Amino acid sequence: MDNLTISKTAHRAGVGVETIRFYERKGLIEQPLKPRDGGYRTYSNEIVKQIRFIRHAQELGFSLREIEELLNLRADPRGDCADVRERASEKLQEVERKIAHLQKMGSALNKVIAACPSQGALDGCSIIEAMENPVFEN
Amino acid sequence: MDNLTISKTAHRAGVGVETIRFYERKGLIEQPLKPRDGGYRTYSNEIVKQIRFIRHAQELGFSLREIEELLNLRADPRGDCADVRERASEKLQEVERKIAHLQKMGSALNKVIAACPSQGALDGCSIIEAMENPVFEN
DNA sequence: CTTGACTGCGTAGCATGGTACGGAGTGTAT
DNA sequence: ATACACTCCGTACCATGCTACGCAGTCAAG
Repeated sequence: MDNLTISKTAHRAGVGVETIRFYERKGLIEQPLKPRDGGYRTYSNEIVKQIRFIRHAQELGFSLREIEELLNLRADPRGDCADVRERASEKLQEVERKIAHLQKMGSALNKVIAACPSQGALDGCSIIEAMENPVFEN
Repeated sequence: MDNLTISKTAHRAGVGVETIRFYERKGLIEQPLKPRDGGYRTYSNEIVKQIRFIRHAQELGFSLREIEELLNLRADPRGDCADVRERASEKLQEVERKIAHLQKMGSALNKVIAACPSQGALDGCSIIEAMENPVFEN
């Protein structure tokens, strides 16, 4: 269970081999040493867990750079829960800002679609017209 | 009003010079011919409008690739308004999918934040724990 | 007529998150 | 023992939207 090749590790973690190498290059996971007697590197189940951590954090909206910091916190015995919580709160705010932005886009789109005659030549197309003028009234 | 240098054009359109060159390279706007008697290219006010169109369409969520298609429709005398409307509707759906996705992330974040003791060592941190396990229950 | 600002052009770099490739070495099954 | 699969490693490439750089040519003001 603990002497995995990279492809078995990848399979267990649900990613591709190249993704693991990419995370190693990025410093998100540590590359196991090569055995001194030659041969292939062996991966532990800890690495599998760490890769899963990365993917779950991504699903929460964290970037790889941010995840690297989370991993450092996680690995730090003096790490404090409040630190992690703060990052999660900031991320939540960021997510909410993105939602608000998309909602603005959505309602602007709705508006131009509603005003569209839906057929005919373009010279009277309200959507084209709208894009010729500022989209958000300021 | 119609013999603009590239920097005046950029200023009027509210973008940088390099952005204009970038749009030219991408084929979003046509690069004016160089005068046969040498000197600088001159830009028309039409180009300024076109650049504004690009920026407004971006604000509606369209990518440059999609904007290129919109510009082609707009320039096509046989272009039909219904085409444009369809693209806007698709974009609206895409925006809505993104919102839904972000909302999922937001509520997952909310959940882990709420469960967090907010202080103390990490070994009991519910946020870290959450990321060690699948984020969205399937 | 010189100085300084701007243009033109090709090319390279940034951030993000991977994916792909080529060639040499290694491991394993038959 | 030989074929085939896999590893290792560096490097290059994908999309997206710009931004920057260097060097030569050009233009306008003083």
